[in-house]
This record gives sequence, C-alpha cells and structure tokens, in this order.
Amino acid sequence: MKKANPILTKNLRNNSKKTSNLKLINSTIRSISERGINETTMSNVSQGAGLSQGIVNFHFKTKELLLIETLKFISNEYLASFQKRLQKAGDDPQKQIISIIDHDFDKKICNRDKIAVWYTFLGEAKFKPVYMQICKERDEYYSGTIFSIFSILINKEKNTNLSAKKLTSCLLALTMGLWLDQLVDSENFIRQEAREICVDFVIKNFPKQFKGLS
Amino acid sequence: MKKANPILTKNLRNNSKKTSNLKLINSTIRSISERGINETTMSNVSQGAGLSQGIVNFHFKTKELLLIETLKFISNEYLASFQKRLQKAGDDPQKQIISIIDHDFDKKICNRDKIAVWYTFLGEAKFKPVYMQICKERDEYYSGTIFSIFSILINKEKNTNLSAKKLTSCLLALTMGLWLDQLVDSENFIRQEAREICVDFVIKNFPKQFKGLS
Amino acid sequence: MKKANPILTKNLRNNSKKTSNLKLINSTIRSISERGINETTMSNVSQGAGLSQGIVNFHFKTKELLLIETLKFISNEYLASFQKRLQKAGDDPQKQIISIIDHDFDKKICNRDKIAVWYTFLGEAKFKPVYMQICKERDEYYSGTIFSIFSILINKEKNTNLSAKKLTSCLLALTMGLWLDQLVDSENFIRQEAREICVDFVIKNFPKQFKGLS
Amino acid sequence: MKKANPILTKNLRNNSKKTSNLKLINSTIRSISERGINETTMSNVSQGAGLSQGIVNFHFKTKELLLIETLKFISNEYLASFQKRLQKAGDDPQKQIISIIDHDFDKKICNRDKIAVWYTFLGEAKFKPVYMQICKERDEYYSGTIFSIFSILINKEKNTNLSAKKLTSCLLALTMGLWLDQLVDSENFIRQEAREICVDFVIKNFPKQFKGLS
DNA sequence: AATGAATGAGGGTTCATTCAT
DNA sequence: CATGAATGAACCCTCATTCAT
Repeated sequence: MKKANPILTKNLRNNSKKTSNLKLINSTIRSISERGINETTMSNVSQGAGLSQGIVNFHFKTKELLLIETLKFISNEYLASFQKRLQKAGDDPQKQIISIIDHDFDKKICNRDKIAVWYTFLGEAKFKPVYMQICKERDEYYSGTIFSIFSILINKEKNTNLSAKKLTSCLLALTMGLWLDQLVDSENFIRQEAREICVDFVIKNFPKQFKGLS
Repeated sequence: MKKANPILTKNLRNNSKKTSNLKLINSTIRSISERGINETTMSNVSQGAGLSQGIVNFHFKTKELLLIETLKFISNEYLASFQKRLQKAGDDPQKQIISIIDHDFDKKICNRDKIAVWYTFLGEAKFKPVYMQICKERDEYYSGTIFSIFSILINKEKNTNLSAKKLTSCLLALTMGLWLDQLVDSENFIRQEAREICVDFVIKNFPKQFKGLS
Repeated sequence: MKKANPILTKNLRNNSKKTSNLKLINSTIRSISERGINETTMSNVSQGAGLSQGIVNFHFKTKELLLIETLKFISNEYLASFQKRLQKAGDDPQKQIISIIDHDFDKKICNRDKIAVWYTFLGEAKFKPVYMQICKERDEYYSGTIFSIFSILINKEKNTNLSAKKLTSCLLALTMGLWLDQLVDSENFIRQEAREICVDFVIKNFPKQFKGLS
Repeated sequence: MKKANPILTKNLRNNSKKTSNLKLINSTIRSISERGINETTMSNVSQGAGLSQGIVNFHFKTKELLLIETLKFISNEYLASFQKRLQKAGDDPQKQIISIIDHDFDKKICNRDKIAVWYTFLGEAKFKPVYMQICKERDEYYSGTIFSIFSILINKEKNTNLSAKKLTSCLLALTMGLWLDQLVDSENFIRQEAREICVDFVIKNFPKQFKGLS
C-alpha cells in the first residue's frame, strides 16, 4: 500500500485563497504557452501551481478534462472582455465595429502567449471534437455579433458589393490571419499596423460612414 | 521575379528516388492529418508505410528529424505548385495575383487534410525553432513574390492608400484566416466564397485595374 | 459442548453501539461483494456508508485494519448464527449434525454475496497471515464442534470405516466445495440439492442412526 | 521524447530459447503464488522473467490480458495432464475414476502453489467474467467426464440412491474443498488422507464394484 | 536494407494517508 | 467526531530508440 510522507507534507501547505482550480488552470495556460500541449505534463502543471502531483487529477479527474476546462476558461475570458468592450461602445454600430477591432488587437488579447495557447488548442481541435465545440461556440457568438453590426451598416450605406455574411467571414479571417502573423513573426508584427489593416477594410467597404476615420 | 527556391529543388531530387523515405513521409502526412502530431507514433508511420517498426529510425534517425523532413516536403510541395501556377500566368501582374489567389483556394491546396497538417506544424512551431524556420522560409518566398507584384500594381494604379507591405500582410492574413475557417467550420466553408473575398480585396485596392473583374 | 466463542461475544458488544464503525464495516462488506477486495477503496467504503473521505482512517487507522475488522465481523456473525442454531437442536447429536448442515445451506448463510466475501478473504489469506489466523479460528471452532458430534455418533454406530477426524474433514470439504459451486455456477446451484448431498454423506456413514431420514 | 539507455541495454540480452511469452507467464504464476494478483506488478513479472519493464505490455498488451493468458495456461496445463492420466487408465470406468482422484491429489497438481494460484483467480472470477468463463470451461470439461463415468458405474451397480449428477457435484465439491484445506491448513493437510476420503466416497456409493479397494 | 523483439525513461493516474478546519 | 483538500509513492502503460539477426 501507498504511504504519504507526513513530514514533507506539512510544509508546502499554506497558499493564498485563490482556489486551487484557478491556480491549476493558470499554470496550465502558462505551461501550454511555454511548451505546448503535449509537453505540458501533470507534473509541470501542479508544480507551476505550487501544488503536488496528484492534485490535478483530484480536481480535474484527467489531463484531458483539465485541458478542456482550460480552453473553456480562455474562451470565456475572451468573450467576457469582448462584451465589456462592446458595451462601452454604446449603440452606434460604427463605434461598435471599431471597438471590436481595437479589442482584438489590444495587448491584453493579442499577445504572444494568449495567441499561442489559442492556436495550440485550435491545432488540436481537428482531432478533438470537444475542443472544436468550444472553439465554435466562441466563434459563433463573435461572428453573430459582427454579422448584426455589418447588417445595420449595410442598410445605412445603401450600396455595398459584399454581403453581411461575406464581410463577417472576411473580418474574422483577417483577424485570425493577423494573429497568426504575431505567432510566426512576432518581431516584425506591429499591433498598430494590424489594427489599421482591419480598419481600412471597414473603410473600404463603408466609405460613406467611415470617411475621414483612418 | 524570384528565382527557384534552392531547398525545394534539392529535396525534390532526393525524393524522386521513390524509396522508403518517400513512403514514410507520405505515411507521416497521412497520420498527422488523421491524428495530429502528438498521436503520430513511429509505429503508426511505419505501419502506414507497410514497413516494420525500426525502419523510421533507420532512415531518419529520430522522430524529430522525420517530422522536419515531412514539414520540408510539404513546404516544398506547396512552393513547387505555387511556382508552376505563377509561370502559367505569364508576366501580367494582374493575372499573376489572381492566379495566386486561385491557387491558394484550389482543391489541391486548400483541402482539409493539407490545411490540417499545415496548421498542426504551425501550432508546434512556436516551441520548435526548426519548424518555425521552415515555415518562415516558405512564408518569405511567398510574401516576397506577392510584395513584388503589389509593388508593380501600386505603380500602375497611381493612388492607393495601403503600402505594398500592408497589402501583402493583408492578403496573407486573409488567406491564412480563410484556410483556418475551412478547418474550424469545414461544412459551411465554401471555397468559391473564400476566393471571392480575396479577389474583392484586390478589386477594392486596385479598382482601376481590376474593374469589371468580379 | 463448546462454550461461547470469546472473540465473538466481545465484538458483538462493540458493534452494538451502531456507530459509524458498523456502518463502515457493512459498507466494506457490500463493496467487497460487489467489487472484490482490490477494487474496494477507502473512498468506496466511506461513500457507501454515507460518510466522508478521511473517516475510515480516523476509525480504523489503516485499510488493512478495516479489512481485518471486517473479516472478524463476518466470522463472528457466522459463528453466532451457528451457535444459535446448534442450541435449538438440543443435545441430540443426530439433530445437531443435521441442523449444522441445514444452517450451512440456509439462505442467510449460503448466498452469493456472503460466500463471495468469504472466498475473497480466503483467497487473500495465503499472503496475509492475519486473515489466515481469523479464518483458522472460525474453522477450528466449527471443526471442533463437528468432530465432537461425529465422535459421539461413531460410538453409537459401532462400526464405521472413517475416523471422526476424516469424517470432519470430509464434511467440511463438502460444505466448502458446495459453497464454491454457488460462486462459480450460481444459476445451476440448488441449495436443496447441496443440502441433500451432505445429508446423504451422513446417512452413508451412519446408516443405522439416520436410516429413513433422506 | 524518451530515450533508452544504450549501454544498459546491451548487456542483459541473451536468454535461453524458451520464448519470452512463456517465461513471462511462468513468472506471473510464481508471483501470484507468492504475492497474490494485486501485489503482482508488471515490474515483478518482468524482473522475475529476467526481462525489462515494458516487455510485458509488448507481449500481452495489458496486465489484464497477461492474467487472462496465465489463467488459460494453467487451465490448459491442468486439462492436458488430466487427459493424459485418463488415457493411461484405459476403458475401465473403475480405473478411470480412481485415476482421476489420484490425479487430483498428485503432487504435480495438488501443491500449495498451484492451488493458491487457482483459488486466487477463482476469488477474482466473481468480478471478472473473463476469468469466470475460463474457470467454467475447465469445470465443464472435467464435470462432463466424471458424469459420463458415473453414469456407466450407476448402470453396472444397479442400485444407487444418488444420481450421476449429484455424484458428480459431490466429488467435485469434495475435491475443491479438500484442495482448499491444503491452502488453509497446509501443515496438517495430508495428500494421502484426502485421496482416501474421495476413494471412500466412491466405495460408499458403488460398494459392489469397489469392494476391497480401500 | 530491413526486421521486430527488447529496453527503459517518463507520463497519466490511483489511492491510502494526513491534517487544517 | 467529521470533513475533504492535499500529498506523494507506486502503479500501468506508451513509445522513441536500439540492435542482433
């Protein structure tokens, strides 16, 4: 039978009130951004959280479930921040679309670690339906919101040659593609430039409403 | 215009032997597209190639080296196809840019398996400088080519508000982003629409030269 | 005849408190009968008792001690029931031996769960002297009782070719073997038949005294 | 990635021609007889076979499958020996039944180790249908054979009060019960006595045919 | 070149045990 | 007495790698 060492056990006990779950998820994010998913071990994660081996299984049952919870956490974090920013923009669709772009290239969102973690999960999503599901959910909320805004803008603009659907796809693709740039060539990636590219896309498609904005 | 990629030509020569090496690389690609890199084992690869266990180490020394060769192979395959298409377009920059877009959303290039493999490597690249290097090389060749074309188009167009550099980033981001769409939402992804989005981007930026094209 | 088993009386007193101890032992029995000893975890046991994790160690110190107490409990339960039945039979050795057989194939004793638990412990006893000791104690009490009865019957019968010792071994072996049947082939096992086999054994060995009984 | 130590690897290589599979099964039997199933680790088994850790999984996939193969091996070994002995007895049912009894209490069959392993598996069989299946198969073959012999003997004897079925159950139970004795009280267990008990059982039930045999 | 049995490091997971609350 | 989060040893299993054949 297995016996725990009582002396080693006593010391490393007192931690902050932050729940262990949260500590472990944050440690997981850190580890994934540093090593990737596969090189992230349960040992890494627990050590990174200042806790001991078995604890991850105690809280999350399996590594797979830990990863799922981590992805959910990231997704929710993104959406919460997204919604908050959108609320600040008020009811003006012009301000809204700009605030979304600003948000997506904000340092808090568009930094190497977060993007890395996001793409790491996305890379696995093809083989893990659960990941895919979570990614899609975020995607749909995000797309839906943008679609609504573009629909309004199209109405106001009177003549545009792209449909709201295509415009949405396009902005999404642009954003994702530019994020990827940051990953592949982070030295040369300039947040401001990426933002401008997106804003220019909006201007080009709604010249009347966004004239003089660039 | 750029001259032939030296990595490309070298590797294609080697592979032309149609040896076990090639069988193993193809098996690796298949396995990655089905399972991802982490679940791809030496055993998978050798079995998929109809060969025996130890053979991969015999030919590629380590798993890491096998993966590197595989990535090189994919990258070269892309570039070879890219160059071929470009040559067909002749010297007209308008035709060239369109042919590049057509190429990127051709079934041979933009299909779920190929994209999946590509993004899988890209997902790992952050933690594996060797992968990153190979990805960048492809990227630079591709970007460089597009940059040259956009530079000529800008000259002809007279007034455009985006620089050749930004236009290049933008088209690249669009392409990569749209490819990603195919991965995340392959059911709703429509190759033709993706192509149109890119073409529209070119039209919007060079209205004089591309008028009447859509 | 033998006097009351001292282990028995002591434990029954302890358990009469109807405390958590008893709940835990019962939960242990249930778990062993459902899963076996190896798959019985402290967690299983405490949950089954409607109590919390650490409680088992609190009450029994270690898993090993819990199992020992459980085995003792079962052994005592058997012996208590055995003694009770024997008392009802009065002083007639013929009635006594029959009542012992009846008891051993009574539903309360010879049912799949109880037998399973018993054999599970017996299976471990080879490697755990403590279990062996407890099993032997029960065995010796039981054998001793039967031996005494057979000795009297032999005296009365005048000629029998088997010694009291062998007769005892034989009845014991028969009983244990038939119990095992119930475990291995519980569908086809018939309590009544098993009982008859044992009774027939007695008849065959003491034809004068048991004539006309079957 | 995992790297094997090449120096340690080289030494412990050359073994006898006995296949690894067989070595591992024998090591498993030894370990189970010494420690029981649960305390038998993959490490124990491979070390006992003079091989290295991962080899058991290589040959048997999982511990469970190793155990199943081991049980099958034991069962087959028993049946092979049983059949051989029966053949030697020729066609005489009297000789046959005696040779079966002799076989069951032969040192090769009825020794502490073998019995221990057998009962260990039997103890687990309630929770593992696969074990149960294998145990039953052996049982049915064995029972079937004895049943046939008893049927013939009953015919010849003319009057017996037990059916062939009951006689079979009874001999089986006796054998199993006596084997158990050897486990629980191996010091006092006497092979010869156990044999006599069984022979006496036959004599008592077929007095005409077996008179003067004891 | 090719085979495939064998190696062994390392990972995920389980679970008896401890202990602050 | 009771709780349940935390500990850590030990297990099973995977798999890249080696090497005799």
